[in-house]
Amino acid sequence: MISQASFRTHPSPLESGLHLDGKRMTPQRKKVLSLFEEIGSGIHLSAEEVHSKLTSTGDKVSLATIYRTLRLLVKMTFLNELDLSEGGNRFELLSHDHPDHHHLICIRCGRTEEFENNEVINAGEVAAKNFGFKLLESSLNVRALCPICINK
Amino acid sequence: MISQASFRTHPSPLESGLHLDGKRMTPQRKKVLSLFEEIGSGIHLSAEEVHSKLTSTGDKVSLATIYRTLRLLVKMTFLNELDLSEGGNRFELLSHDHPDHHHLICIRCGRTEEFENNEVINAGEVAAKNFGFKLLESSLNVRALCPICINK
DNA sequence: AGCGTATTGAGAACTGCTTGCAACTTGTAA
DNA sequence: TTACAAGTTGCAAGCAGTTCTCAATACGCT
Repeated sequence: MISQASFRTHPSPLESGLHLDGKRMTPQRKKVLSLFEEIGSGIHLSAEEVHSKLTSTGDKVSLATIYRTLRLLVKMTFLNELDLSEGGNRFELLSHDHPDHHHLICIRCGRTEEFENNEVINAGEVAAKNFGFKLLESSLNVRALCPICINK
Repeated sequence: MISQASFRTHPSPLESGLHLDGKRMTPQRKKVLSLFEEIGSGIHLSAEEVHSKLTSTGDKVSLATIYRTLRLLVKMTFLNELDLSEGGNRFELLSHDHPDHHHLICIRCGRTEEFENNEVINAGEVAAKNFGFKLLESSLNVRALCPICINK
């Protein structure tokens, strides 16, 4: 039998983060985070999409667990939650080297593009400071029509 | 009997806007818009809040009509729709002298403050142009903790 | 290995919002 | 004025996304 403990593997950031808090590493949690790591940062999935991507590869995870896990991963700052309205929130891998990024959304077909702009980030920081708020996250959502949808 | 037509009142912008499009002026529509005009621009209400404010003063309007009317008023650019997530969208009077404004929201107690920043607006315009999108609206939402909620 | 407790799965429940339809209004044209 | 077509309302049912309940299961500490 191969023992997990026979050679000490580095605990992943997810695992150690969980343990710090009395929480546990589970296959479900690992799978959800891996999925986001595989597709890379900058791509957003809805809870439903995460669920169907995982179950389509034979894994069995319940939708309720997906929701719970997504919430957890957001709180642990592994994921970023976007609310582009129109049918559910979306989640993406939070890459800590990029700062917040912003979204350009076609309200008709849902196509979204990302961009970054330091002045926007800065504006959020200044506003928070002026009102004595502690900034958590800022998101600029630009609602627009993409080239294809303009003529519909 | 006092006749409505005995002296010609100026049709309101709402009324003429409606008529341009074959739509009709109804007491419900008037009440919803008046409510927003009374409380002034910069204050956001959820559909539920609009409903309870109207019904609490004795008026009878169904929630479904509130939703339909809010959507209509947004399309007619009398109102602005904000999606600050966390339990429903909110609406506010759109004052056309202000351009888009941005929101600083306490995610714990819901307190929201507004601010304006032309660079943010500009960033949205530039991004839309770069991707060939037609800009409709941009909104910067800064999620934060207000001074009171920071220590909770 | 054993045990306390966190976590999962399944489905019911909830929330915010939309829709279908019959009854009712509005605006217009006679 | 009146009459009538078309827009609008209210109600209740429906829907999508998300959360909750609780019994069964699995982590991980000792």
